[in-house]
Amino acid sequence: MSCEGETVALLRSGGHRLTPQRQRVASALQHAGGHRTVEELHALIAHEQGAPMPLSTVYRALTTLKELRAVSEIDAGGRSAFAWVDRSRPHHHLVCRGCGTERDLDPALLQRLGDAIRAATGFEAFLDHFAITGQCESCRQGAARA
Amino acid sequence: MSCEGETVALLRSGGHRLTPQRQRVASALQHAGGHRTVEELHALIAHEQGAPMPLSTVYRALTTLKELRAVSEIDAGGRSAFAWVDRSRPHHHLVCRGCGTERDLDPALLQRLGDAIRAATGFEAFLDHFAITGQCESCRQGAARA
DNA sequence: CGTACAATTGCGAATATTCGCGGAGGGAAC
DNA sequence: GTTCCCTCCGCGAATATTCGCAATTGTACG
Ligand SMILES: [Mn+2]
Ligand SMILES: [Mn+2]
Ligand SMILES: [Zn+2]
Ligand SMILES: [Zn+2]
Repeated sequence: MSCEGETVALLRSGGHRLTPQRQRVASALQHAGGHRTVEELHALIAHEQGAPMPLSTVYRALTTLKELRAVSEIDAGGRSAFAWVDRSRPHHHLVCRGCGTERDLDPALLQRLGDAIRAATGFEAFLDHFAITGQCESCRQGAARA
Repeated sequence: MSCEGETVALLRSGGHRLTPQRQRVASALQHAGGHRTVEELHALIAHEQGAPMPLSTVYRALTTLKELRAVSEIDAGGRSAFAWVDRSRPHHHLVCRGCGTERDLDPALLQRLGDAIRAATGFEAFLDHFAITGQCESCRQGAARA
């Protein structure tokens, strides 16, 4: 994956320094894909060759990358996880509180929300990657019967 | 405020036990209003007369009340806070990542999103109380100039 | 290329949150 | 009202996350 350039440009544009720690965290998350916990990223980085990195540095790198919208933090049910943000391809999750099943949500629906918010208030909502909790259809029917 | 009845009914309906700890946490949050941290609720409860309550019990009571949708957890910028949920009067926040200012969002916009999700997927999204981050109009203009 | 300075890291400690376990007590059944 | 069972609580320990500070190191400048 040729993603180093993207990370470099993002950090520079935000006025942040380009450090190997930030690059390694960004690279680990980009290459691992999906939703990753801090622990997972830390382990992935430890398995590489190179200096070990303390957990606190992973946390700090993720905080910086979140500020730049390069990374999103999501709370899908259990604990929080991080994902690399592809702004050109937003995606979102519907998580059922009853059975825990998860399905994706058409990003156009959230884009419409963002457009409505901007039209009504001038505020630009960052809707890159969301997890919306609720009740799936089958759990709802089960609850209605009871 | 006459809110004990509501809490009692909610706990009973969820098949949970009605304990004084849960009632005290619920009452503290209802009477304090707004967004409250665990620490704040713990302090409010400690200032009452009655047995002191360990912090872990406050956490557990809040977890239970969240499952029942009596309480919502929100992450408005800094750390997480809890609020009592009034399902008949949902409200949401727009938080600017640039300047930190916060304004309310017309709940009708999120209700439309919920309707669209239900129509498209059958999933009922719980959209009682959200904090959406982004960039306010003035910060956006400042960033565009730079 | 060498210097200067502020941003960032590593480390350990502080804080925040969750867990495991034995005992207490809510509530259903007589 | 009494009994019994299973959920829940109090406690302390484990885990997760943040913070303070001295040492390091990107980066702008000459
Ligand atoms: Mn995702
Ligand atoms: Mn609110
Ligand atoms: Zn379900
Ligand atoms: Zn702003």
